[in-house]
Amino acid sequence: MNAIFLRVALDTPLDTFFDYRWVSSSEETNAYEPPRVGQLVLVPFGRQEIVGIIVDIVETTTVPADKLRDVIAVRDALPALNAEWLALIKFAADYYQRPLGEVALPALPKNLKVAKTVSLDRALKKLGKLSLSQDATVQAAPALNAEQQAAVNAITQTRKFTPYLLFGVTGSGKTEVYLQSAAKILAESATGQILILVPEINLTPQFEARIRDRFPGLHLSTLHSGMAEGERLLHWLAAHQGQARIVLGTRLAMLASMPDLRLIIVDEEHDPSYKQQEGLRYSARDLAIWRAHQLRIPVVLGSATPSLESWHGAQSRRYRLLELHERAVKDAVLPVVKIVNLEREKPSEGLTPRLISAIRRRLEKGEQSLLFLNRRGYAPVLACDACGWISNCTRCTANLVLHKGDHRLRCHHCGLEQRIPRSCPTCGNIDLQPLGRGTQRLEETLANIFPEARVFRIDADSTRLKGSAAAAFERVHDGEVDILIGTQMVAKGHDFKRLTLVAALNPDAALFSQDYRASERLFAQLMQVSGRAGRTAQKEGGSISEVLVQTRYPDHPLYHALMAHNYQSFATDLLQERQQAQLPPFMYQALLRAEARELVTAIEFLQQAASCTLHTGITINDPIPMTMTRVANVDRAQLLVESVSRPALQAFVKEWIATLRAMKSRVKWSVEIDPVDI
DNA sequence: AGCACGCCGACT
DNA sequence: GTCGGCGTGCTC
Repeated sequence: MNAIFLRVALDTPLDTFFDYRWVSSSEETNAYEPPRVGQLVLVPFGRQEIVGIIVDIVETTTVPADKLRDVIAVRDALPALNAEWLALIKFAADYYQRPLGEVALPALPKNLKVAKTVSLDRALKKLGKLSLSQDATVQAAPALNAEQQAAVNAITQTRKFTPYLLFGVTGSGKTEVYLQSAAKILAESATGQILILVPEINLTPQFEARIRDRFPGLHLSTLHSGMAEGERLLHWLAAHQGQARIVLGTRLAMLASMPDLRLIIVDEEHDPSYKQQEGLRYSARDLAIWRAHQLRIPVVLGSATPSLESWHGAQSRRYRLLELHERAVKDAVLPVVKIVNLEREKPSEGLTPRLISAIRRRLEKGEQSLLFLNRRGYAPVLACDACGWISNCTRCTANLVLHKGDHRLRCHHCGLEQRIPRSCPTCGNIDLQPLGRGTQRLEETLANIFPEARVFRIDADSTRLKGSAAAAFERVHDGEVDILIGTQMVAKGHDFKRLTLVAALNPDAALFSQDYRASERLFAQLMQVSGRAGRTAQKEGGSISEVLVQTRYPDHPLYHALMAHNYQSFATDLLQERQQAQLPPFMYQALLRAEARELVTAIEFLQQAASCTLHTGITINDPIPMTMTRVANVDRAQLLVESVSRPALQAFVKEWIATLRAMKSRVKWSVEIDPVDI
C-alpha cells in the first residue's frame, strides 16, 4: 500500500491548493492507473463534495495528517487537460491576479463538475465513434483578390508566433481570408485545429452555416453561453479530444481545451464583448495573443475599426498589418455618409424632415431602412412638468425607463419594476410626460408616419425569448420588413441585402462622455452599422446606399472621419491624444473597486488601501464614486492605479492584494487588470 | 465562495 | 415558545 498526495486546485477564492491522499489498490496493482496532473477529481471539501483539478502529485505534504482526506474519485475516463492548457490557465490566473482554481474550473462545462458522471459517460459514448481523421475537402471556395490572397499567404506561411491585424472595411472579405487560411492549415495536418472567436451569440449561427458549407467533412464545435449544459459538454469534449477540427465561439471559447490548436482568429477584435465584465474580467483577445505565443502559431485579429490597442500594436510593428482596401463584392461601393445638422433641421419626434423623406424614398422603391438608436424602452424617463418629479430608481443612481407595451417603469440596472403611476407621486399631477426617446417610441412614431410600412424593432426587449433573435433577423433577411429599428444588436455582422438607408438618430452623447473610450466605441459602432448597407453595388437600379447621421455637432472630427471612411486618420489622432494624456495603450492600469451599504465606507476603505503602500513608478489616484454610484442598494467606489510599466504594475498589484486581504475589511472589494469601463 | 454554528427579534 | 437574521470561522 503506497499513499501519494494529489495537489488539487478548487474553485474557491482561497489562494492555495489543497492536498488529498490517494491510495492505490495494494492487491491488484494494475487495477488503477496512478492519477496524472490535469485530471479532474472529486474530493470532499468541508461538508461538500466538489470537483477539482490535479495540478501536482507529491510524495510528501506539510498538511497535518488529521486534516488530510481521501480523494473520492479520479475522473479517469476523461483525458487529462494538457500542460499547454494548464499553462494558459496559470498565465490568466497570474495576470488577472486570481487563484488558479477560480480560473480553471469556471472554464469547464458544469456537467464535468458534478458528483455523478452520467452526463460525462453519455457524452463520451456519443463522441466515441467520431474519428479524428476527417475529410478536409473544401467546397466551392470563391477566388480571392490580390490583397486577400496576400493575407492568406502571409497567415499560412508562418510556422511560428505571428500576430496579424487584418484591417478591412465591412464587405472587404475578411471572412473569406479566415476560411481560406483555415482550409490551408487544416489540409496540412490530419489533426490540426482552428479556433474562431466572434463577439456575440447572435453571430454564431450564420458563421456556423458558412463554415459547414465550406467544410462539410469536418467536425465543428460551437461554444457560447446560450447553450444547454448537455450540448455544451458535448461540444467542449469534442474540442478537448481533438475531434472538433474547428471551434467557433464567443469569448469563453478562448479557454477551451484544444490539444492541436494551429490558428486562432478573433473576428471584430475591437468589440467590447471580448472583455468579460464580471467574475474573472479577462480579455479574450489578449489571451488569444498569449495563447498563440505560447503555441508558436499565427493569430489573426480582424476588424474594420481595430481597437486602439491593436492599431498601436500594428503601428509599432509588434503586429503585422494586413490590409484589405477593396470591397470584395464586384463593383461594390461604400455607402455615402451624410451629416444632418440638428441645429438647422429641426427634428420632430427625433426625426428630421430629411430623414423622413429618405425613408419614404426607400419605401417607394421597396428597399429597407435601418434606424439605429442605442436606447431601448419607450422613453428613458417619465417626468412631471408641474413639480419636477422624475421616475428614478429607489435602489440605483439611475432613472426608471418607461416601457409602454407592458405599462411598466423598469430599472435597467437592478431590474426593479413598477406600474406606470397614473399621477405624479409627489404632487398628484396627472399629466406625466415621457422624456426622450427609446426604440419603442420610435417604432410608434414611424408606424404613425408610415402606416403602410412594415416597421419592426430588434432590441434586447423584443428578442428576450430564446431563439427569437434569430427569427427576427430572419424576417429582415426575407424582406418582410421595411423599416428596421434597432439598438447595437443590429449593428453587428448581419448583412441585409435590400438595405440602402442607415440612420443614426442621436449618437452625440458619446462625444462628450467621461469615458475616454466612448468616442473610439462610437466610431466603431457607426462604421459597423453603416456597413449593414451597401454591400452590393447599386442594387439593380436601386438607390446608392446612404448613411445619415443626425447630430448637433456636424463639425466634430469623428463625423468627418466617418464621412471620409477614414479610420486611419481618426485612429492616429486618438492615439496621439492618448499618448499626450498618458492613457492606454501608453499606460497600464488596474482598478480597485469597493462596495458597501454606505458610500463613505467604500471610500474610506479605498483611502486606507491607497495609503497602505508606496511604490516608485506607480501612480495611485484618489478614490472616487463610480459614475453609477448606487446599484441595487449598494454604493460603489473605485481607485485607479497606473504605471507605464506592465511588470511593475503587476508586481505592485500582487503585493497590494496580499496587503488588502490581510486588512480583513468587511468591505467587498476586487481588483481588475486592464479595466475598460472606468 | 459555500456552508455551518451561533446568539437575538417578530410570528405561523 | 420557534423560524430566521447575518456575524465569523473553516475548508486539504
